[in-house]
Amino acid sequence: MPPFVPRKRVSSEDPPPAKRQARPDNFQAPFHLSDSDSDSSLSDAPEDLNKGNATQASESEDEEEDIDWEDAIDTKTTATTPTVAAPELQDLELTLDQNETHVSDLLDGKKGPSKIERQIRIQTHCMHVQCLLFHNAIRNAWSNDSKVHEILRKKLPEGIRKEVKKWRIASGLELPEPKPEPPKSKKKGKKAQKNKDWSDESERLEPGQPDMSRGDPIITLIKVLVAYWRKQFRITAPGLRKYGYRPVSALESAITDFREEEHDPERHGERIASLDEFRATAERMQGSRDVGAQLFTALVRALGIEARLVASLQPLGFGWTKGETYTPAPSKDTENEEESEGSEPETDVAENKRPAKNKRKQFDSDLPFPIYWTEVASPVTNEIISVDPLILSNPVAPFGDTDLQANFEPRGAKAERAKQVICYVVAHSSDGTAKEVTTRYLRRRTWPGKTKGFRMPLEKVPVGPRGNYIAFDWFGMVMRGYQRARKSKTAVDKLEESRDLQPNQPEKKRTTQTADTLQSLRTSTEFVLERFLRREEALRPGAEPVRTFIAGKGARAKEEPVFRRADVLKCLSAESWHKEGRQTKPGAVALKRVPIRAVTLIRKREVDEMHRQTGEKPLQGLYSRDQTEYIVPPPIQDGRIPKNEYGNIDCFVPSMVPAGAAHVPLPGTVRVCKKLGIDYAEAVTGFEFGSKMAVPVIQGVVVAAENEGLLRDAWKAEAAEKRKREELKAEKKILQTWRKFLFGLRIMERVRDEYGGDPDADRERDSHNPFAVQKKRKEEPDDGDEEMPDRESYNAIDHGGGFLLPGHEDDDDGLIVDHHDQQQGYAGPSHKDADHADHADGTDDNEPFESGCPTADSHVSISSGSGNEVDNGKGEDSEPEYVPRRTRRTRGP
DNA sequence: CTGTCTAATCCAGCTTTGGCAATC
DNA sequence: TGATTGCCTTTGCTGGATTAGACA
Repeated sequence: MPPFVPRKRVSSEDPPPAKRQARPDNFQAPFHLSDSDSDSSLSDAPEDLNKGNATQASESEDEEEDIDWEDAIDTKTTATTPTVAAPELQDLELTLDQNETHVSDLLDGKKGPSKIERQIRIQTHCMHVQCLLFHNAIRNAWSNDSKVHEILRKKLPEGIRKEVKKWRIASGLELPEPKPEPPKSKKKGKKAQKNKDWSDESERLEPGQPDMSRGDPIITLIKVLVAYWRKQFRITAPGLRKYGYRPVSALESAITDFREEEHDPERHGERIASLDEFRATAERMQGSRDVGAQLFTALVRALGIEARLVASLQPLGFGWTKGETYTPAPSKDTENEEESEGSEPETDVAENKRPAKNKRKQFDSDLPFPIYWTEVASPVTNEIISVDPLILSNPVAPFGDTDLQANFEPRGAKAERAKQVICYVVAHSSDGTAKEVTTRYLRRRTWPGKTKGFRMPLEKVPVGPRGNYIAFDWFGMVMRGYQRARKSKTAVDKLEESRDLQPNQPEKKRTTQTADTLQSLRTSTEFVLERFLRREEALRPGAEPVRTFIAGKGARAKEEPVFRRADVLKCLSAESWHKEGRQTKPGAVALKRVPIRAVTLIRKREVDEMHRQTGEKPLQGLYSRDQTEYIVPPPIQDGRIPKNEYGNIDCFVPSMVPAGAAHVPLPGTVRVCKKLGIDYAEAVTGFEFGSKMAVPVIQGVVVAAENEGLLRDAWKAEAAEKRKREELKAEKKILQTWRKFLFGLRIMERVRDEYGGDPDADRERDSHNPFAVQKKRKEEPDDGDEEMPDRESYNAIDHGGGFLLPGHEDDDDGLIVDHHDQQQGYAGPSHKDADHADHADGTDDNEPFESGCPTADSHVSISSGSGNEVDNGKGEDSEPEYVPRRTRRTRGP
């Protein structure tokens, strides 16, 4: 069962397109990043985004990504969204009242969330994720702003500038200056000096080479920058965080408060409304820890280093865990959580109004992990280095260092309390594109890891006839709007995608060696406990347990034998075997006895009666395949077909047709047999269930083999005759319709003659006369041409004389329907069963799949797909696909 | 942190031979 | 008048899979 379905899809619908990787060359990044655009304010940004989207939308076909983030902005587009328009997604009418049931109420009442509540959370989650993505894209664009860069660059003290220079030289990005500089490391200085002594040729080459003797020089620089940033940047506002779902009343008051009160960062969150304000925060070097990370990214970019703004989204979830339940943000003195709990955050605002003395760790000090950080790409190695400028004690995680990278993954009780999660980690590049980098930060890079329960899981979308699924990745689809085109992938992309972003396969636990647990045994494919056997499973007689397992502890400990899965047999009731053409061998003892499942009224009554008499639930035996054998009916004698108590013969599989008999699965054969006076029995090929009844499905008859040819010939003759009758009838009907039409026209003509009026005026009037308009429309198939068909020239059969006759399109005899996938599977004799091929050799073709149309030569072109086209086109001799008939019980003659 | 147990939901699959009225 | 056809309804229960949460 796919537990979380983001958007219901009709199963018949095509799976989401997997393409849309390649983007045209003129792809527009979601927004402008050019320096010239640096004056744009926030209000411009969405516009730019929408522009970008419009381009995308026109580029992509009508694909699912319409539900990208733009839907969150422009509701008009939703109408065109195919997924949203899926039939199952109807408007939900929600009545939310103040005393709305809250999560805790649900849990107290021991009632899980309903399907609709789940859907609401899923939709909320999806929307929130997209909003956050969009928000981050904007912040990323701001972090790319040249004025911000300038501000940050100007603030750099001399020491840092020198470090930058040192790095540039060490990375081979810049030639060392001829004279050794004092702040340079001795080594570099020496090297530079040395170079002077070298030949001209080597002098040119060597300085351009990076010096990797101490690892990537950029790491040193980053560490310096982080130290600088931690010293300089002051956290003066709360950042983003996950609060959980609030009761509607609380939500309402929070929204009202947000709208009507003067903006207070501590109550309403930090607000940076425009790029100008962002520049101001850069100038002041203060803001939330999130903005700190964004500005740090800007700083790194300002130094000419490729840097990505990474965001670990903290969206509202879709589950019902504690993590999704609203708890107010703890007050700044984190210790007093109780105090602030239940009260609105505003209560503790006043006392903390003034800037605190301890500069950092004041806001969000309960959040042990960053949600924004920076990924720096080394220009030398193309490796990505993760940098957290403010929070973590190990701020720099080099490429490939799984342990240090996993430090970014929220875990532990503190993170849980603060509702910090990892589900989607997205890195925004300076060119406006973004990519998902969650894998890098997962412990052991193993999915789903801690994302489980917080990230939309892959949705199984059925494809093909049955049992085939493809995985639909909702987030992947959302990210397609941000991703860099495949062909513009950089060396950095390629390197990380082949290494850091390659997920590890979760190692499979070998149950053979590790100690048994109830769970491991339950899921094991190798071993099984007797209590885990399914209803229709039984142990092979004489199966020996391979070991014992002790379940429970102490006094409740219980020893249970562990069996091999290989010793488990699939069992069926005698009736079920019968349906497969098998019967229990004489003397077979049921391997298992299970309660009877009665479906039909009659069986139910029987079971109830037995239950009343014995006081126990009646059981039925289940047998394994080994305990059964093919039902081999005795050969027929003297052309007489044996019949069961209902007067028909069971033909669930070909082998059930007795030797010397043949199954003719054609409709109406009963009448033909009667006419011919040959013995027959209606063939029951399966059952249909409905209205507490099992109704046999009858497909033709079983007759003696020697009568088969006779029957088929007679049937064909009869079918031809029937077809002819129908054609005549159709012709008659068509003529009648024409006649009526002609009369109508004549009447109209006469009315016009008698009551006058020129035709143009009539037409004028008609345009206001709905009846006339309607009539005109009806005439349109004839092009409104007044010319009457010639009685001789029109061909009633080919064109229906211009009229569609009732029954024309649903003519059973004419329509070829593919019934290959029908429940019964067996639609006629075949040579499938090698054991009993001799029983089936009375027929040499697969009648049910023959195509062709007895009535119409022109309008049916649907082929059965059987490939048997012997009679195709002739019409006269073809046998139609047999539509099995549900029938009532008919006592034998 | 892992495992066990319980409760709940959802879904797939098993189920095995009517009755009455209208029409031919 | 008897035979044939059409319509009714679209089961309904059970067990398995899965999830979540409490608790050890």
